[in-house]
Amino acid sequence: METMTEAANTRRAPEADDADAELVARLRLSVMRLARRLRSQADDGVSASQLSALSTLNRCAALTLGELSAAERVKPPTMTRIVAALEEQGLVTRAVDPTDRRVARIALADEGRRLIEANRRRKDAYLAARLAALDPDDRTAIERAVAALDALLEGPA
Amino acid sequence: METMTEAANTRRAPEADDADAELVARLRLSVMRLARRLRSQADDGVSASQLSALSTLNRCAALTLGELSAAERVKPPTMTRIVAALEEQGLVTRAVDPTDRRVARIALADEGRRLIEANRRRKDAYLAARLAALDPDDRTAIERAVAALDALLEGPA
DNA sequence: GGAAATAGTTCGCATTGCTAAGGAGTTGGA
DNA sequence: TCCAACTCCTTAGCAATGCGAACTATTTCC
Repeated sequence: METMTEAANTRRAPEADDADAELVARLRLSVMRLARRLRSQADDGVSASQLSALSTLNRCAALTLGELSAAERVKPPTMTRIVAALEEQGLVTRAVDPTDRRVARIALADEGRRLIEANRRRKDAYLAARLAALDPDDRTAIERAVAALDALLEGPA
Repeated sequence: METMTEAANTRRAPEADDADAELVARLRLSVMRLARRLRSQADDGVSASQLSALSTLNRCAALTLGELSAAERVKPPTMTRIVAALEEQGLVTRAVDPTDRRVARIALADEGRRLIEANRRRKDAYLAARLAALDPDDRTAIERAVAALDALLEGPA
């Protein structure tokens, strides 16, 4: 990742800064709205945060609670609660790490894997359908943007 | 990262659905994380929702409370609270519409305009700098994606 | 053995969004 | 004219989500 940030930024023409600010404002608006919608779509008994954690576990196999909270960019107390809810529903399992009994290893339970599968057909259908309905260029842009957004968040707080 | 998903997708082959589901999952993760970060960056005394509303007012001139809540995709009670907070800080003004005294016309106050300006330099600097540091292609992708995300949310609930 | 560090947890708080119910103003028809 | 239905907004109460501070349990280091 280029760290010539300031240089590039200050060298920009004045209207480029405005464009940046404008883009940031619109990005915030869109992201916040989409996040709201995603959060409000908890139909299965799993909330958006819970589902997000499940997805991450699905991608990354077993993680410690700390790793999971880092991956989701959430503080440990928050992840503790999310995992507790998931465990209560039998969607994940917890195991004390034998080599270091402080750490909790979280893994996707079969039930959780099943729920993710089901979600791919039910809940996400709404967004997936809309995604599919988009201009292919827009869709590609979103695909790329997802990676770009991740890069955006890569750094410090 | 370049999978040939778009071709497969327009055809809606079986594995395209999986790709959609995967994209949706990653989109959700990224969006939720970014939203969290945005929300946590309330340094001025204005929260992310409040700032978002201000930005919208800045773009759209005076709006009724209902229009504003529709624009932000938020229910009226929520917008009532946001506007109340903004008004208390002197960032927006409310006026009863003379032709229909039920409606509240919300407008950006000078103070609010000033805050948005200040924000372009201070608070958004973090995101703007990161945006500027991105690969130009990624940056373009984000620009396009913002529009695409809006389209995504255009429709019904 | 005991101090310091690390991983999670518990607790209390703030924010944010919603639904349900109510108040004020407007409109359309008997 | 008058009142019932509608619209716009507000109030009140609830639930989800995230955080920091303080605590426990465990490990590490001297």
